[in-house]
Amino acid sequence: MATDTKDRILDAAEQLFADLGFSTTSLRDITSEAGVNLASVNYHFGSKEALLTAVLARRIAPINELRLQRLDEVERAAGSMGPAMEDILRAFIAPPFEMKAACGDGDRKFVRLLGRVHVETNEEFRTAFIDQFMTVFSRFIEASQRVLPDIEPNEITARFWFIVGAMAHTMMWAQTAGLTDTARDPNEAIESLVQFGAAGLSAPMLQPVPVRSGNTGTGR
Amino acid sequence: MATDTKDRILDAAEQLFADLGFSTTSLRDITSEAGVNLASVNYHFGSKEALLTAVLARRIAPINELRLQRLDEVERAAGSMGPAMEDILRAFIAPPFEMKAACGDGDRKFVRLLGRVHVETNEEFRTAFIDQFMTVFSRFIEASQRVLPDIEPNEITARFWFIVGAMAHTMMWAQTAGLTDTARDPNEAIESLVQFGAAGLSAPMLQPVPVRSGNTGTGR
DNA sequence: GTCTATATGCGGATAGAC
DNA sequence: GTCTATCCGCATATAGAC
Repeated sequence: MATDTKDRILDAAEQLFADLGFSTTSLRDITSEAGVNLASVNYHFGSKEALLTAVLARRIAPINELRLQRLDEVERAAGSMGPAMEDILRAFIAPPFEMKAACGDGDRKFVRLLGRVHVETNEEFRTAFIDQFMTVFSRFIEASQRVLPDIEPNEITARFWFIVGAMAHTMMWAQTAGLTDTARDPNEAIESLVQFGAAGLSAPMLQPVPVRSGNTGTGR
Repeated sequence: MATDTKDRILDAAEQLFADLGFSTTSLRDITSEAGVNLASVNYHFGSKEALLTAVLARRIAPINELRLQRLDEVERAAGSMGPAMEDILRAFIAPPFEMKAACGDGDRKFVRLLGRVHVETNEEFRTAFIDQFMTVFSRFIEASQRVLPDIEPNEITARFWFIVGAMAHTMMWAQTAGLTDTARDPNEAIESLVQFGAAGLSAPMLQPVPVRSGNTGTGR
């Protein structure tokens, strides 16, 4: 547990935002959980929204840096023949799941907050978060396009977006009892996502088929 | 536009909950949008939470019924040789996207609310929603297991959960400019998800590999 | 059924003593 | 830097006239 006030607030806010969401969590919740005075939040951070930004910034920058660094490694190691789609995906997916190991004592609660952020549409979250995410996202789209030249670029973007959704959903619900295997090894979750995503991204393009019940036009 | 108070409230609440989220939207927002009196919400529904339940109930039951009905059709049409995975998935994915057509004048805003509900962890949402969803979910897992006997049951569940996440994410962001192709034909989105999901679900099982940067153990 | 007026509480934020 | 006390607005919900 952190010892100084600022970190105690950050830790408590991270946990509560992850569990309850941003607007549902009050500053009083946070300060009582952290064992600090109510006024200290505004003293140290200025506002509730600024606190959220600080909570996110503490974790997100390292994650995105790690993603880009791993992507570089993967591409360099593969040389001219190009990397495997699985390795590109692993560079994208693994870092947030590895937060705990990567950040020392980083609370794994943050993983759920990250899942939540991927899904919140509030203006506050967007400005604090989406911009830098899109930079990383674009880099991975480019890398995927080189590996999958037969898939239309728009389709790759759509499919990669599906993977982001699957990842966010997994992080959101990973610790909810009764819905998923809570005791599951994080590495297994990563590998499942990687295999699933690589197969989905590589699926051959089809001619559009009419969408109606009972349709069997896709064949198999 | 609905003419009587109760429906006007439901429509406005549906739209605002979808755009802003449940806790962020006030009853004042809803009544002023609906052009009705503030007190009428409590008169007709009893509380804000009960209003949310009513908003969800109006759409969810038909969607889940349609899903199960289509799954039955697909399995019956396929006979003893079993249906294609794509057709099972389409039975699951298409109904929420088709809300507008299926419910007459149903507001397509609900699709975003549905995406949000899949992701909200609040107690209110869960009790109102998760239970009946899990029933449908289980039915589709069973059908998938019959089609994919080589994939471990736990893995099928995990992968189908990925698809739910991809679907929810897509619905959430479908109308957000700048992130996805907003003008995209819903049928195309459905087909992309179906092809992506079928390929991902069918991916062969691999031996676990150590997860580290630069890992190329997946081969290709 | 619909309105006005209001009860009651919690929210974020701040002033000012220490 | 930390605390107490408080401002002030907005939230849900309800009482009671019409």
